[in-house]
Amino acid sequence: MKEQKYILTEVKSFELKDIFECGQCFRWNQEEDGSYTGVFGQNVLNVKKEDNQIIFKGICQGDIKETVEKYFDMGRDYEKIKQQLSKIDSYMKESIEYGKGIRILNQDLWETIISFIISANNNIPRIKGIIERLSKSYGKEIQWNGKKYYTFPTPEELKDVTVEEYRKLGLGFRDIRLYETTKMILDKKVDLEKLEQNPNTLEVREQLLTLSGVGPKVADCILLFSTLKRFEVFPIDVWVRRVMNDLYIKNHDETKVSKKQIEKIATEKFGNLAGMAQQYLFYWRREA
DNA sequence: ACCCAGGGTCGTC
DNA sequence: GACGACCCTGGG
Repeated sequence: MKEQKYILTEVKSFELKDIFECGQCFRWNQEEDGSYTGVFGQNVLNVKKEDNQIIFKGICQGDIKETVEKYFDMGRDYEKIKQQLSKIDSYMKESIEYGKGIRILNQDLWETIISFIISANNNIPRIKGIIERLSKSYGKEIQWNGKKYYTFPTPEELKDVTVEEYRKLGLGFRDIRLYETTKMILDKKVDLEKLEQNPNTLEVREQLLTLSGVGPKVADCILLFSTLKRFEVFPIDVWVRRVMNDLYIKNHDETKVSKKQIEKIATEKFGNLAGMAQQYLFYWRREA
């Protein structure tokens, strides 16, 4: 396929580091010139920011403009979201100033499910390594600029992979979870197309929770970071627990506070933007 | 060498 | 609901 190019000018709320390193995705890597290259769907894209221009180029299955607008969530007014959240308190204001360029990507539902199953009790370098090996082993090769890239494997491409093979890729105890979840999705025990159509967040969440390896935290990440795009959920992990404890609960023994209590505070304070608030707080606490 | 933590989930009590 | 176990890797 041929290389395509697309340029956006004067975009607000768009910082490469904030987008790709806020923890929502695992397949974007920084290049020596500061740009980022990543694989999503059947596309390989490089994104570079120069002055007030954002330059996208790479191999795209369809039209690059449409692909970029959709994936980078260009239809949403992040300035407005930030304005609303900033009004809540000084903590939100500060965390938003830190992560002002965050956008929530429209990532493929299946890929997001598998990626966040892998993320359980794991660290980011290892998660990225596992996903790369998984893609290299079972995905399709795409060549660009003399380099080889690999698409994330489809459910069909993982159909005959054994638990042992997963273990060899370094998945650890998540091997069975991946195996079972892939099977459930192939058998339509959980129908991803129907999930995409269902407007009822609680119903979708319940469906996701039936998948092996998907608990409350992973389910909320899938709801927030995939094309499902539910901003009202509030994924609670160790970092968010920490930051909520420090800022809003002021409890020194972080393990004692229940999830319910944190959820209650999040809903009361952030409402239907809880997911965005979570991202700013998470990123701020982890990086700063 | 040893311990601990990492974007948790699952089975058991 | 609370607890421990779980694969593996890097850092102290």
